[in-house]
Amino acid sequence: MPELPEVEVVRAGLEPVVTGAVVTSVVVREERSLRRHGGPAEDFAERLTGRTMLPPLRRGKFLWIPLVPRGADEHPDALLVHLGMSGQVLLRDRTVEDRLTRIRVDVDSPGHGPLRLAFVDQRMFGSMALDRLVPTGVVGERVPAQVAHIARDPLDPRFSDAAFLAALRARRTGIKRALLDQTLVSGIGNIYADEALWAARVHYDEPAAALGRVRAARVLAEVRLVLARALEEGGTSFDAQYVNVNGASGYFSRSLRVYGRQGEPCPRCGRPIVRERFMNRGSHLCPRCQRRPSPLPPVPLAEV
DNA sequence: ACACAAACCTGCCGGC
DNA sequence: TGCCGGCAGGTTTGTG
Repeated sequence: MPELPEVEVVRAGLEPVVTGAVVTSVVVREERSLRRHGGPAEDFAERLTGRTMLPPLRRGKFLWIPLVPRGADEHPDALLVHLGMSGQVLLRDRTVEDRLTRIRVDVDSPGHGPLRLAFVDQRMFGSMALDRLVPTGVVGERVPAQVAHIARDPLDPRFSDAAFLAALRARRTGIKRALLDQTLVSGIGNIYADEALWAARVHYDEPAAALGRVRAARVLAEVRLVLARALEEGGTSFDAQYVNVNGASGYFSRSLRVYGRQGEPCPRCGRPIVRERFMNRGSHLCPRCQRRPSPLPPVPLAEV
């Protein structure tokens, strides 16, 4: 369940259950699901067993559970999770078993007793890892080392609109590329990029720097709006692949305006939505509301 | 800086 | 029925 709202649904679902929970046993059934872990499965299991979990945190599509350090001088670390395209974190009774469970982390939860945190991942693009926490520059704030290069997301209170808009103006690339660049702004994936651009009436290939302040701000506002609305609806689920920690689907697919709706009328003007190939994936847009930008004029020779 | 392709994977769907 | 190409919400890495 990949984009920000879906990952946040998982984080929020884990919080009341795993906070204060103690890891009693770890079973790695698929070593490839530890791609992000810097070491063998035995290392992962040994270092995680016996640890106590702190409230889960998230940045963009990365989720992590900080762990209480074993000793005062030990480097703080966290159980890092990225869901990739098809990953799930499910809270289950320990008796439940299925073949797509790649990693099992059994915990004793202070409020919920013995439980299993199951990392389920059909395609194995996601992974877990133990990662050390590094300072961000904000006093008292740390993130996993693998998250250090990821920008804050638009729902982060410390996200700077002004800095993001300035960075957009400096970008010599199209707006959708910029929105999907997790080092510029995180949490946005293919669905919500298409939805926000439709809402802002901006074509995906419009040069980011040429948007102008008003339209750029509009894009950011629509991004924030669609992420927040999707979160309220429990995220976007097209099938049983994208679910919360209890295995339940979100309802935002009903609210999608363009994603996956090629051929259907634009909710605003009635023209059929089209799907185009862009960045090796589908881009959905209304060809009337989102006009393709005219090519940039050639740079005069005198300026070269 | 930026664009692009490939790599990492499984499963489903439509067409033949 | 079976096979095959195309499709899927992500990130990283290497090349140009």
